[in-house]
Order: sequence, then C-alpha cells, then structure tokens
Amino acid sequence: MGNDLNDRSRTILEAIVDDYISSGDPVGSRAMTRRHNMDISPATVRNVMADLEEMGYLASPHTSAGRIPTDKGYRYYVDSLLQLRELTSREKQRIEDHCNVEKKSVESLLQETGKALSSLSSYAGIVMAPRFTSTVFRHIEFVRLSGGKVLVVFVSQSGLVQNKLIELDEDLSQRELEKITNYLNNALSGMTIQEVKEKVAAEMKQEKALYDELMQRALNLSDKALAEDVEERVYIEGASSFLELPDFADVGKMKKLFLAFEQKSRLVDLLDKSQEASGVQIFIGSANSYNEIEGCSLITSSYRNVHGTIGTLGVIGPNRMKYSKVIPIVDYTARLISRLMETGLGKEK
Amino acid sequence: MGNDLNDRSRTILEAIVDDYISSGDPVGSRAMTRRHNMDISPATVRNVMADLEEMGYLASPHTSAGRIPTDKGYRYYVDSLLQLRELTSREKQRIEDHCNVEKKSVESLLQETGKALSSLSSYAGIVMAPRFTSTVFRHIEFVRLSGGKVLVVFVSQSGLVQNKLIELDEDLSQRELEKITNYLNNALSGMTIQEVKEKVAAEMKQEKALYDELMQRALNLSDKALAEDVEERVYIEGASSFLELPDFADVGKMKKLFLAFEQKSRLVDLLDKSQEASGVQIFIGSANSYNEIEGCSLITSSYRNVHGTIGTLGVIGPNRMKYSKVIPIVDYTARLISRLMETGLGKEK
DNA sequence: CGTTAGCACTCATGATTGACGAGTGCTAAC
DNA sequence: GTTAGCACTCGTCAATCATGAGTGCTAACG
Repeated sequence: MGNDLNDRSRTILEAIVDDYISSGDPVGSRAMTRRHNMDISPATVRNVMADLEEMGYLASPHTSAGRIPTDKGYRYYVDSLLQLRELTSREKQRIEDHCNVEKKSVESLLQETGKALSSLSSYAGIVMAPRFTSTVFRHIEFVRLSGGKVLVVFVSQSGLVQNKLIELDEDLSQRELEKITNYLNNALSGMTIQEVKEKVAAEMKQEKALYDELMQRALNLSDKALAEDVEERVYIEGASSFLELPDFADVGKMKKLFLAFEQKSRLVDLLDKSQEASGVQIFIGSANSYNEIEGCSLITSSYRNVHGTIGTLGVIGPNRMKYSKVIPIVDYTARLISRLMETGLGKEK
Repeated sequence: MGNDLNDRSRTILEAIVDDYISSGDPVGSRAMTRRHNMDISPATVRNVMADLEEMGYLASPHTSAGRIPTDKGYRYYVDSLLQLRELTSREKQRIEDHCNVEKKSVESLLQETGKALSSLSSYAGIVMAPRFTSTVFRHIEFVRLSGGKVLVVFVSQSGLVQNKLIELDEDLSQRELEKITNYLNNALSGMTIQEVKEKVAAEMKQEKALYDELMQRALNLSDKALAEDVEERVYIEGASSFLELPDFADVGKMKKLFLAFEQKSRLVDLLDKSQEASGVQIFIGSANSYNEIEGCSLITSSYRNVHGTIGTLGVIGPNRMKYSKVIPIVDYTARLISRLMETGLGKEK
C-alpha cells in the first residue's frame, strides 16, 4: 500500500492537502485548478476527487462544499507526498537561541524547550521528562523535617531532581540518616531506578539484611522513598495558540482539549508509546483513539544520551498542521537537546 | 465613604449585582422587581438606577439594555453588602479531602491545592509558593555532574526543594564538595535565603576569608548558587473553566487571559502585593491596572507558618464571580494549608 | 475511452426586513 | 416622593432572498 495512486491523483491530493492546511476551508475543484495553474479542467479534478473520496482519502462536510482530507489522507500526504526541506541555518540558530538560554536547571531547560517549540511552530510545544523508573540513579539525600517527616531528594544522572515526603516508623537522627545516605549512594550508583527497586526488594528478603540494622533501615527507607512514581513529567507550552484556530471554534471541543492539557495523563501514555521508536513520529487525528485530543496531530521525537532514550518532545497542533515546517523543527530540536543533555549534564565522567 | 447610600439604594444595588452574577445578562427594572418580589414599582427602581449610574456604581452597555455593575459597584457590594455564610461542615470536609490527599511533596501539595480551589469554586485556582529569597534555609547539597557542572539542591524549612545548575571555575572533588556542604549546612541553618545572601556577601569582603581556602570556596560556590531566583512559583489550575464563561466569548480577551496564565510573571507581582496583608483580599477588575486579566477578579489569602507568611493562594474568576461562595472557600483553604504546613512540614523541631 | 463543457441542483453565507420584547427616560397625576 | 403611562430605543430572532462556490451527471469531443 502507499503508492496505489497514479500520478495525477497524487498531485491532486497533495494540492488539496496543501490548500486545506493553509486556508482551513474545504477546497473545491475550480478554485484549486486556478490556484495551482493546473492544465486540467475542474471537471476532471472532480472525477479524481470522487475517486479519492471513495478510497477514503477525502471527505466532504456537506453536499456542496469542497473536500477536506481525512486522517487517512493526511497520513498518505505525510508518508508519501511530503518533501521536507532542510532548516536554514538562520532557523537553526533561532532554535538554539531559544533552548540555549542559560541552563538554570534541567527542568527549566525542558520547559524552555517547550516554549521554543511552541514559539517556532506557532502551535503548542510539549516536552516529556524521562519516566522516573527508567532514569539512572545519581544521588539520594534525606533531610529531616519536623513531625517525623523526612524529605527524600533524588538526583538522576541527567540532572533531574525529584523530591518526596515520607513518614518514618522509627525516629532516626540526622546522623543515622547520613549513614544511610552514604550507604545508598555507594550501593546504588549507576543503576536505573527500576533496577534499584528490584535490588531493594530482593535484599529485603534476604536473611542477612535482618542482622544488619543499618542496612535494614536503609532498605526500609529506600523502599518507601521509591514506592510511588507520581511526578509532573510533562510540560505543555503555548496551548493558547489553539485559541486562534478556527478548527476549534466550538467551545466544547476547545474545552475538551484544554482539559486534556491540564490532566496530561493520557498524553503521557501517548508519548510513552513514541518513546521507543527513533526519529520523528507523527500521530494523526484520532487515529490514536485518544479522543480527548480529537482533531489534533502530534509530531514527536525522542531525545537521548549515551544511556539511551531519556525523553520525548514534540509539537501538538491541529490536524491541518504545517507538517513541512514543523517536522524539521521537532527533529532538529530533539537532536539539539540530545546534544545538550549529553555534553552538559547527562554523561558521567 | 462606603455607606453614602440609603437603604433602598443598597437593596437595589445588591439585587442587581446578585442577578447579574447569576445570569450574566444586564438586569432591567421590571424583571428585577418581579424576581425579588419587591413592593416598589419598576419606575421607582429606574430612578434609583439612574442615581446609581450617576454615582458610578452601575453602567449600561447601551441605551435600552439593563444595567451592569461597574468595578466600583462590585467593590461596594463586596465591602458593604455581602454577607458571608459559614461553610457547612460537609463543604469543609470536601476541601480537606481535596488537599489532604497523601502528601507526596510540598510542591504537589500546593498543586493539589490549586486543583481543589478550582474544583470547589468552579473558577481557576491559583497557588503561589513562597518567594525564594524569603524562605528559611534548611539544607543545601552539591552533586557533581559531568563537564564541570554541579547541581545545587536547596531544601527550605517548609520542605520546598529547588535545584540549579552551576559551573565551577575550579575543579572540586566530590569530597571537597561534601566538606563545603557540611560547612554551609552548619553555618546557614535557620536563616532566610535573603539573610544568607547578605552574610555571604559580607564575609566575602572580610580579610579572613582570603586565608581560609575552604571557606573561600564555600562562599564562592554559594554566591553562585544563590545568584538568581528564577523558579516556577505559581500553580494555576483549572484555567479551562474560563472557556465556558460567556463573559470571555471574545477570542481576543480569552487569548490575552491565557497568555497571562502562561507567563505568570505579572500575576506573581499581584500576588506578592497581597502577600503582606492578612486575611482575604479581593482585587476587582482592572482596578489593579493589570489589563492582561481584564474582566477578572482575584480572591486571595496568604498562608503562613510560625515564621510568618509563606505564600499566597486564591481563586481567579470573572468579575461577576460568586463572591459569597468563593470567599469562604479561599479563607478556609488558606487556614487549612497553614495548618498543614505548620504541623506536617514547616515547623522545625 | 479519457477528458471536458454544460447544466441543473445543493447549500452555506450574508444582508435585509419586520415583529417582538425588554429596557429606558420623561411627564403628569396621585 | 412615588407611580402609571407613554413614546422611543435597540438587541434578538426568524424569515426571506440573492449570491456564489461547489457537486454530480450527461453528452459531446478529440
């Protein structure tokens, strides 16, 4: 499949998608032939359109309007018709300027990147930090607060920081906490959190742990500390750009979209999916069964350091997104962030 | 000022504001007398309305529409007419259920509180964490990453965590960093960041620092670590509730509002202002010269622990907000958070 | 046989109109 | 001081209509 269309059909489909992307109005046969200086008559175009509609690439909102692309139409356009251009060095520079603003922290780098993606694409930028369980352990710290509460601070190898409050069963002095801290920092260095969890679980079962009080406490504590994985991992920036799109003039749709942005959880699922694949991925319309973001397409790419994929970023926009413009932006940004995380932060010396 | 209206005028003004808040439509004389079973004629009401308009409490969108309250009108209503009711214990329970969800971290507590405020008020909830410079120092930690980068992690007494990347001039081993860490943790405990900054600046000038290499490095490092204050301090939740309000049907207004929510910086100014005052504060309309949030009113209250005010929270909604409902919610939530920060986290043992 | 011109038909859009109703201000009477 | 009455204003809504872009179909053309 993919190339089951003849040349003329392909040309016409491309023209329709192009026109619809830039105007947002259903495109009709005559206006189209004129705009593209085609040397075939509107009637011919109409025949072809009827075929394309039959095949599921186009749809007509109502009898006497023009045609609009279906999800399948967009998909074909993106996969087989679209030719990407390189970014100019000026554009590359703009991306770098946006992201390279003095790195205050990894979190703010990711957030800035989201803003950059939004600003450059004029849609919404989305950046997902690594899933916690798959980050690599770098440092753990326990700080006693009042009321038997202890604040646990983790630092991952890529420089992400997470913190969590836990409650102690038994009162430990700051001194004891420090011992435990040292023990854990030595024992766990370089493992992923997932591995750490497994190791902790395994050792807790072992006999010898029962006799080493310090170790027992350490295990107990880290077990609690790692128990749940409940962080804010997604930054969405520039959602307000959707407000201008006529595609979402319906308040109901818009509301659904913004609620999805606020909840994020479903988006995390979607982005997790794309985490494994390499290169730019494109989710079109509700092809993805996430009807919260109906009418939206998502262009993502993962970023990585020497240890592998560490996160995903991309742009979320309407189905009729300027793919040819956005895809190179996402691609380049992902590479840039990979580079930044590599040289600046992520790599262990 | 405040009571320069006679009883009838006050009754009528109150009725108008009430009606407008619940309907959103300009309220006319006849409909109003009927709705409130008033024993005066519409004509009389009209006379009073004309007076109120003259005095600046009301305005008419056009000749033959009803009246709507001006900012001044709302202000009078809130200050002199509104009578607050206590929350029922069921409502209190709902707030507590929302906020008291297992405290994973201070940040997530604050964010949950924002969601609670939004959900309970059906407007947008807003929560501001303490200004960094005024938080009380609890713990600092340096973690070496690659490329001469060091990650600094601060913990405040209330359990807030912040992190920042800094670059070292000279290469320090993790061992040296630990020494510095210990030194700083002992020397700075219990001071506000502002005081810490001042102390560091003062000591850097002193002769003796020049001879103690460790101390010099420590000062140097902490100077860098504290240099800038660039964090995400504001959580806004439930902004999408504005999408349903007819008051913001105009896309331009809506966009301006959402951009303000995204940028946050102006809101921080506004909330900082209200930080000092105690009790519930109400900002109405553009009385506050923040025209980004034109048409919005803000109800805030600060929360505090034993050391004093540590943050601000509230609800942001349209001018015609259900003040009588929202004010008690904000008040109660602020007290609740104060209590949680007090007993759970903030108080040093 | 593919292509095209011609034609009848559909349908969204936008402007125009008129009835309606809710509202106002003013004046005069109570 | 209060109210009834009245003329007037204006936004809203529904109906109507012209317009124009679009379609599908058929028949003619090269």
